[in-house]
Amino acid sequence: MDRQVIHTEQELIEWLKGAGDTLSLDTETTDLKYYQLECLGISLCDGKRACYIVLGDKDGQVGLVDYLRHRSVCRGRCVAFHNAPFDLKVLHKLGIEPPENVICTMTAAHLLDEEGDKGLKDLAIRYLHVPEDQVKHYEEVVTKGVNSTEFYDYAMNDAIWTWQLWQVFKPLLEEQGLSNLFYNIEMPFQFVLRDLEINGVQIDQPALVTARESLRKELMQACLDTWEAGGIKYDVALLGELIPEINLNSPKQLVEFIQTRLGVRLTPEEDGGYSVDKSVLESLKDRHPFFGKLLYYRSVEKLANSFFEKLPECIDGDGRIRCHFNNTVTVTGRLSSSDPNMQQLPKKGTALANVRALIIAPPGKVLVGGDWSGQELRVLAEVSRDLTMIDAFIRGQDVHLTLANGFMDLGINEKLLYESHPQFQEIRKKYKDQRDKCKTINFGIPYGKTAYGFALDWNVTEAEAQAEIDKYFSKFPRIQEAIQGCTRRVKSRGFVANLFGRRRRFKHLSKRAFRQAFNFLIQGASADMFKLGAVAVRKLFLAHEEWGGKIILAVHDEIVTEVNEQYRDVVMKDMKYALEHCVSLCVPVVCDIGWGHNYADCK
DNA sequence: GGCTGCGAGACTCG
DNA sequence: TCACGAGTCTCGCAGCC
Repeated sequence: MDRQVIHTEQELIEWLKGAGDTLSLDTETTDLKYYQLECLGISLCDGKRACYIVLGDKDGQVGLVDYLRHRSVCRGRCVAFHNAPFDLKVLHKLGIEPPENVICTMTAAHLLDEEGDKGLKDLAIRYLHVPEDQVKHYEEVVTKGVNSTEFYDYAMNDAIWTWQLWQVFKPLLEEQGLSNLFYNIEMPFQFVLRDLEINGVQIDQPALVTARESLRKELMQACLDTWEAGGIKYDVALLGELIPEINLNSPKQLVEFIQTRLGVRLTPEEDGGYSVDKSVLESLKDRHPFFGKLLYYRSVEKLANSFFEKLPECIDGDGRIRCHFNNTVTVTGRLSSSDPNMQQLPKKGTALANVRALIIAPPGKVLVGGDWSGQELRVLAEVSRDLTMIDAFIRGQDVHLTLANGFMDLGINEKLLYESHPQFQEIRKKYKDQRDKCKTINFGIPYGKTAYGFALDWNVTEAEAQAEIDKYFSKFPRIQEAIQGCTRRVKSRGFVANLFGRRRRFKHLSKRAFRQAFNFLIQGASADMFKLGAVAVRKLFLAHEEWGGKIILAVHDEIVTEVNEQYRDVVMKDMKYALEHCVSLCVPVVCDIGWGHNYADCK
C-alpha cells in the first residue's frame, strides 16, 4: 500500500484527485471527550493508497482545515469509520461536513459477533491476520511524538485496516441477512449517537450545589441515627472525623454485627453466605429499629455518593454533561451509557434532592420526552401473535386486567376493561391483586421466569406457582409456542434472529441460554425499534430547523429532546406521530409524550 | 506502608 | 438452577514496589 504524509493543501488536492467515491477515515485526537478534544490529524485510505493529513502542525493546519471545510473530503463519498460516532464528532468539531453515507466497521463487527472484541487492533489480527507483533498500541507510539514517522504509520494503519475490514464484513453481513439492519437502522443511527454525545444535557449547577450540601447533612444525620439505633460506638479523630466500630458500608461487618450484637439470625444463601441487601433488611424491619434506619441511610448514601458527588465532576465548561453512549456493548442491541451513566439516574429522589430535576432546559427552550407505552409487551404480542393479547391492545383495553380476566376467569364485563370507562378505576381497584399477579407474569415471561421465582414473589409453594403459570399458558397458548419455537431454533441453529434480523448466538445450550434467547427476541426488537424512532425524530428536527431540536438523552424506551419553547406543541404532536409510526406491528404502537422545564417534570 | 487491580455485594435504571 | 439487559460505588483481599 502506497503511503504519504500530507502537510500542504496542494499535496491534499493531488491525493484526492486519485481517490474514488469510497474512503476509509480515521482521526487522531488529544482526548476522547467532545468538549476538550483537539484533532492532531486525519488518515485516509482508498484501498490502494493511504495518507495522513497532519493538522497538529501549526504551519499546515490553517490552510488544510480550511480546505477540508470548504471542499469536504466526505462530500459525495461513502466513508467507512471504525467507531463512526467518534470520528463524526471530530469532523463536527473541525466544522467539516460529514458524509451522507456512513459505514461503521465497529458496528458491523458487533452485528457479526455480539460477544467478540470490537477493537480495531483485535479485529485486524482476527479477520485480516495481521501478525500480533506488528500491531502497535497508541500508548506505545505516542511516546515517539505525534509528529514521528512511527505515529504517522500507526495512524495510517488504522485507516488501512478499517478499509480492509469493510471488504471482509460487507459480504458477511449480506450472507447473514444483516444488511437491512446495518444499512437502514444502524448506519442512520450513527448520527443520533454523534448528536447525543455532542449535545449532552444542561445542568442546573446552583441547584446541584445546594442539593449536594443538604444531602451531605442528611447523610451525616442518617449515619448518626443508624449508629444510635444499633448502639454502635464511635471515636472522634484529631480532625473531627468520626470513626465508628463498624463500617455500615461493609456487608461483611454488617453480617457479623447483626448476628452477634443484635442477636438476629440471618437465613443463609444457597452458597452458605449471608446477604444483607434491601429485601433482607425489609423483611427484618419489625425485628429491630436498626434495620429501618440502615435502609434509609443506604438510600441517602447511594443518592449522595453515586450522583450528587459525582455529577459535578462531569460538567463541561459550558455547564453541560456529555456522557458516552456505547452501541457495541450489549448483546441485545440496546445502548449502554457511561461516564457518567445517564440511564440509571434515580426516578425518585428526596424532597431536597431530585437528580432528574437538575437536568434543565436552557432559557427559551423546553424538554420534550417520549416513551413507548408497554413497548416490550407489544413486541411480545407481535412475536407470539397471541390473539387475546393482540385483541386487548387493539381495543385499547388495560392489558394486564384483560389478561387476568381471561386466565383467572374473573368474569368482568368486557366493557369495563377500557381505561376510559367510568367504572374502570373501581374495577381495577377491586381486582388489584389479580391484576398485579398477571402483570408479574406478563413481565416475567419475557425473562423466562420460573415457578421457583414466582413462588418467592408471591409467597406460595412452587407447585402452586407452577399451576398459575400452566393456567396462563393454557389461556395464551401462542406465547408458550413462541418460547418453545425459540428454544428449538437455538438448539437446531445455535442462534436466533429478531424481527429486524439481529442475531444472538449461543455457544452452549442451557436453560439460561434459552431464557436469554427469548428475552433477546423481545428486548432486541425493542432496541431496534428505539433506533428507528430516534432516527425518525432526528429527521424531523433536520426538516424543521426553526424548532432548534436536539436529542439529548436515550434511555431504552425513552427519548428526551430540547426544543425552542414556542414550537413545543407542534414538536409534541409530530414527535408522537414519528415514534408511533417508525415501525408497524400487529398491535398499535403507542407513545406517551410529555414536556417540562426539567427532566423530572418531563412527563 | 502504600498503591493498584479485581471480584463480590449492593444499588440505580429499563 | 432458579428473571433479562446494563454501569458504578464501596469494601476487602492479593500482589507489587
